[in-house]
Amino acid sequence: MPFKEGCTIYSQEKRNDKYHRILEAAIKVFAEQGFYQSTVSQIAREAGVADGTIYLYFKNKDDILIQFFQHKTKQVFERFKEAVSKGDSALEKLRNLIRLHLKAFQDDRNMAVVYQMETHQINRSAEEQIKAMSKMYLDLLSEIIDQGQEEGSVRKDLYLGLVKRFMVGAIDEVINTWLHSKTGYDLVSMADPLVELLINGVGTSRDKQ
Amino acid sequence: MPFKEGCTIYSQEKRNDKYHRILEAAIKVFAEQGFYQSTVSQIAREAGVADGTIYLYFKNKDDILIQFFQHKTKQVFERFKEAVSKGDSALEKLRNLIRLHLKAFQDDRNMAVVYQMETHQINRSAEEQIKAMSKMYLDLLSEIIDQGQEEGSVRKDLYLGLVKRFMVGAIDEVINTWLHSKTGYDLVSMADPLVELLINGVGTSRDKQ
Amino acid sequence: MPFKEGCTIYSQEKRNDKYHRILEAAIKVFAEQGFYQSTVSQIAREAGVADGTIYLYFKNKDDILIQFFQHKTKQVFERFKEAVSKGDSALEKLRNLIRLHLKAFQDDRNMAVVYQMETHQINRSAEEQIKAMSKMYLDLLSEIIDQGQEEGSVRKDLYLGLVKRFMVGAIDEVINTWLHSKTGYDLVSMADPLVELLINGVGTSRDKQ
Amino acid sequence: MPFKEGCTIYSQEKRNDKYHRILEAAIKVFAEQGFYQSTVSQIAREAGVADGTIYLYFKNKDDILIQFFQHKTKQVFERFKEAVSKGDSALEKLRNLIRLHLKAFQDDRNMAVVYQMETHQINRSAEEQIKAMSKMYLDLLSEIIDQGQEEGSVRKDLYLGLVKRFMVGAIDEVINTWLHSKTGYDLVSMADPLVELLINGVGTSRDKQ
DNA sequence: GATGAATGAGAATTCATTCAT
DNA sequence: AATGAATGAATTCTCATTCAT
Repeated sequence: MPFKEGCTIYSQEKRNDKYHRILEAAIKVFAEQGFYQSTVSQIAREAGVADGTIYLYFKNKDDILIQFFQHKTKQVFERFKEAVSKGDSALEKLRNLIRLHLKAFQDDRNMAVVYQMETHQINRSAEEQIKAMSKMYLDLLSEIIDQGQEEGSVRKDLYLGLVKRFMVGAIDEVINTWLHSKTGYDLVSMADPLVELLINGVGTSRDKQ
Repeated sequence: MPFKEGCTIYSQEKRNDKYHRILEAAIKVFAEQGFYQSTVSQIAREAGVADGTIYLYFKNKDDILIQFFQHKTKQVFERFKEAVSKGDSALEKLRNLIRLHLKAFQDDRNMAVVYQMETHQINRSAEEQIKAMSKMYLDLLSEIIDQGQEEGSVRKDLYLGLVKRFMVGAIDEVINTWLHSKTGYDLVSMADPLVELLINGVGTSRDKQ
Repeated sequence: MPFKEGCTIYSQEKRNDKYHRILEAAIKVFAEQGFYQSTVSQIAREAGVADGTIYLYFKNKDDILIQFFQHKTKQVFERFKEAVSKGDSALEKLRNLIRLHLKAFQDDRNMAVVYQMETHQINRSAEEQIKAMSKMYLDLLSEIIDQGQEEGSVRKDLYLGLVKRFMVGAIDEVINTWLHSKTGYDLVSMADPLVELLINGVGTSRDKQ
Repeated sequence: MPFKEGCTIYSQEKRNDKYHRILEAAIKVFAEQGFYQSTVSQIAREAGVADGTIYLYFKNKDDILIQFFQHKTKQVFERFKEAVSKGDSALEKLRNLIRLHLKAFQDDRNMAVVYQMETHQINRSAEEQIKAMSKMYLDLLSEIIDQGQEEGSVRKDLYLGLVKRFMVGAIDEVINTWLHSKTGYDLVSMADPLVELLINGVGTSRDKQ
């Protein structure tokens, strides 16, 4: 439609603005109550819009979750990619990844809660998007492990599928514990000790069993 | 109610029977659809009882989940305790624990699904019970790590809270991946490689960073 | 389930009862407000049941209309069939049909209204059922005309499809006018003059144009 | 508004144009989906205007239907009047009327659908307008019958109210059948046989019963 | 005049829970 | 104890209408 450019940008921005306001509100409400216990009305109230407005920006309630993974989470994961690329050694890359991961999740607790909750559901409406995110993360780990093996800093006798899960799980649980704890300790400070554990394990001897 | 030792009289047994039938049916339905998407009617149909009958054995829908953690899961975890006690060294104990954990969850997939789903929720109705289970598991790990440190097989420079999460998370994620995979590979075969990773980490050198 | 027979019959009857109560209530409400302007709540209130109860007997709002044509209307049309079979000559059959038709619709005004309204809609949810009713009626007319032609009381130079429509339309409109009139004149008294018109037309001469 | 004769100034024409575009679009959408299943947005999209624009030309959704009968249908009926006046004998007048009626409805199927649907509703928002149309049509028939009776071509022993309904109904149903048929046969070709039926009836003998 | 984003009342439908039998 | 019909609160979503731009 024949709008002046400045106008278009303006209305685009406004539109964008409301989209994000609703998305953030939804994430907050989901984080507080869980997806199924949250109502569209609560999200609308939190976002300061009418119930019907939600449906101008999202197809339905499920779609909000889908957009969360498709846009918001994706953005964060893109930053993970970047952080990894900035490391030189595999170790550095891993450390960058985990530091940023913990930092990003600490900085946006609502996102963290929703991410952790939904990725552990079955029958997920955002299945596809979650699978994509998961793959992206696992690919980052693959890259790091590969490089580590080339460098000689990572063992070659590893079952890669398992190793990646082992890492993902450890990181996830550290976040999960932080989310469920009352005391708001510093999550990021867990990054280096965690990396160290992933690299060296808990044992004293290198003898393979 | 279902664990009274002397409950051998007829009506008790029958009662017991129906209680378990409903509980198992519920777990199956929850595993297939998730807690909030499951209806009491579906559970009743699966259990072969009337809707109203459910309320003779459970206070409400939430209570079914609570009982799941309070009775069913607890039973399984008691077996974990036993398995740990049967090991001599810390390593053996850890291996026993993880082997049994993976085996128990592989043998009862529905239980596994519900357990994994619900422990990652917030606003959980079974919060208290889950916390108790979690504590029980972490205590087992504490015991193992303590012994390992005494034996000298486990490093002493560890932040215990983190180490336990690191272990729990790794185990959980291995299970989670199995649950989400289409191919029904053997979960138990992951036990030993996983233990090895937990002990030795992925790195080649023992030099602490 | 093991009920005594008397019991089953009783509960069946009660069930049946409520089904019919809701159906009649719905027809009344539809007749007063039209299908789309009627709400399920209004129907429930009229039937003296809770909103949710409707859904124990009908799949959804559309289904009420479908059942109306599938059961209620069908019953009436079966009586038409009977009335026709009781006539000897074609003329008598036609007269029986139209008399009963007008009588049945006069006796159940709500049914008449809903029938007339819905059969003239497009995109009808009860399309299939309406088609079936329509066919049943047209078949009755076919039978009558056939017999009349054999008897020699009905002209042989007729386009049957048109003739049937001509009859149906005339009958329908007589009913329609009665429905829209304020004065509650006797609809049945229109039957014989209408039959006479259908047979003889409005013209004075038999000369074909 | 759309019928001011001198409305040739630019803005008037443009206005006129948009009014008709919306009206035609609405009729199309109503014909496809029925009045209550059509949304204002659909009409706007079909007309190529914004939702809000509709309300510059019509008071509300109901008003579109009212205008349809008040303007569009009326125009067509005026042409019926004209056609009738061009006939000499009653028979010719009737034939002219029915020929044009079928032709006009065949030429504008959407109009035909909406007309047939809405005239058979109760609780019609366009009640008043439909009544006026109906009266206009019945008056035409009255005129024809009167003349026919004077000429001697129409029987004098007729209940006029009934005769008119009989005619209207027959015509309506012929149109209705055409509308619901898949095969697009020629509706106009039904005109003469229909007139013949109305005049002579289906019977072989003139003996009054 | 024209737009279309925003509104919010209102509708259909679901489902945990109760309770008369 | 067992049943399952009935309830009605609660939820999602739609859409006619308005109004600031």
